[in-house]
Amino acid sequence: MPTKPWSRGPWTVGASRTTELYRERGFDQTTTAEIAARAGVNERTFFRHFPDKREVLFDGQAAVRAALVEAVAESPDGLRPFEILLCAFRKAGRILEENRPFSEPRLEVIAVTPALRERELAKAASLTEALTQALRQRDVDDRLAGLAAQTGWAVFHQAVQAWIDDPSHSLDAHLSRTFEDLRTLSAAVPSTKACPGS
Amino acid sequence: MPTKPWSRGPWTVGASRTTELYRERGFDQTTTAEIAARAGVNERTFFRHFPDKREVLFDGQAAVRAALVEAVAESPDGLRPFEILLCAFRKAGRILEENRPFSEPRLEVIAVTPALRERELAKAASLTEALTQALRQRDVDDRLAGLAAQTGWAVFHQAVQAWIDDPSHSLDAHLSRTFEDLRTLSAAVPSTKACPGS
DNA sequence: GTCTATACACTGATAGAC
DNA sequence: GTCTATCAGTGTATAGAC
Repeated sequence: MPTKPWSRGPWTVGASRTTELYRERGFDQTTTAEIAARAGVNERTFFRHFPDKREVLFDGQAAVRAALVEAVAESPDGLRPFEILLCAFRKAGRILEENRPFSEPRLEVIAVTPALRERELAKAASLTEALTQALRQRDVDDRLAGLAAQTGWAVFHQAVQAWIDDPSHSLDAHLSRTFEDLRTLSAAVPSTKACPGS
Repeated sequence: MPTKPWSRGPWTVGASRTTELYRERGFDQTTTAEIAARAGVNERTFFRHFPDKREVLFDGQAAVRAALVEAVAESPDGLRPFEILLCAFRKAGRILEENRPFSEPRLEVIAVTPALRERELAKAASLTEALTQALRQRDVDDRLAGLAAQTGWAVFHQAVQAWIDDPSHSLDAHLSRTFEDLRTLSAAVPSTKACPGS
């Protein structure tokens, strides 16, 4: 519980109050003046802590990112790329589960606001790049690292969605099943012969 | 060659002139006043045709999107998800190859401009959603459709990157190899046992 | 399609409080 | 030296009347 409302970190007073505002009036209808007013600081001060209106909601992502990269870096030797990633995703999933009460309203606002969805996608892209680098340092082949990070992230994303829709199973269970789905999909290497008009 | 400089479409005069501007001064340093001036229209007129500065560069995407969705819709019965997608990607790839001289400067600006990369990611996300729907209508299982679209898109993206870096092989060849890579990656379903600290 | 406002996100400079 | 407030400004995007 930080004393200064805008000190950085996942769940600061300022950040959660801003989330409230976005949910009340909608992101587009919320002015930076209102944000600053509700947090009790000057408008200019707001921009000293965040580069723009959107970034407030993504402050907490740093923890997830750090957990993922660290997990990859510390994974045991000899594991295959998807095995490394599964461990990392399970670790990150634990953070999500612990902070569900805070995460849910946040995800709700993002889901209905195009500008925030754009930012979320950008964060994800940056994260998969970091994962790619981390995998390379675990001696994963250069060419495979990027593909593994991107498709692995797609699996994670899909699993989280499924977990939100159906919390009766654990996130871990959803993760395992989604990886299994991917194996099924790619088991049959697509043949090019049947394409029409080629 | 449209008569009206701002009529919509992939490679209009206005759009390519705007691309020039972004490359000369950089996206952030280019004002909407300059864009309008170079195209010989009023600033207000610019915003009548495009919702914002970024959208100019993504006007041509509609063609690729349409080609992809159409290819999925018209794919022969009995194909598996990744087979359907490979055919669609090959078709879309042909558009890329044909318009390479126009596409390259465009991709260059996007690559170095965070704001434009965000928009590109948003477009991609919308496209994979469309692919998901199209796959569902080809009787692909609901759960698998989203995963196939997202991971398939990752393969496509990866293959296009490889093709830009190494044009000595065809895009089709890169596509096949990348799908093969994915099969290798997911052949070993990740086991959870070896994760440290769980 | 144009012109004239206008709201609001965001920036730079400067100076004061702790 | 670090954090903050105030002021004045730029540029994107929108709305209304023509």
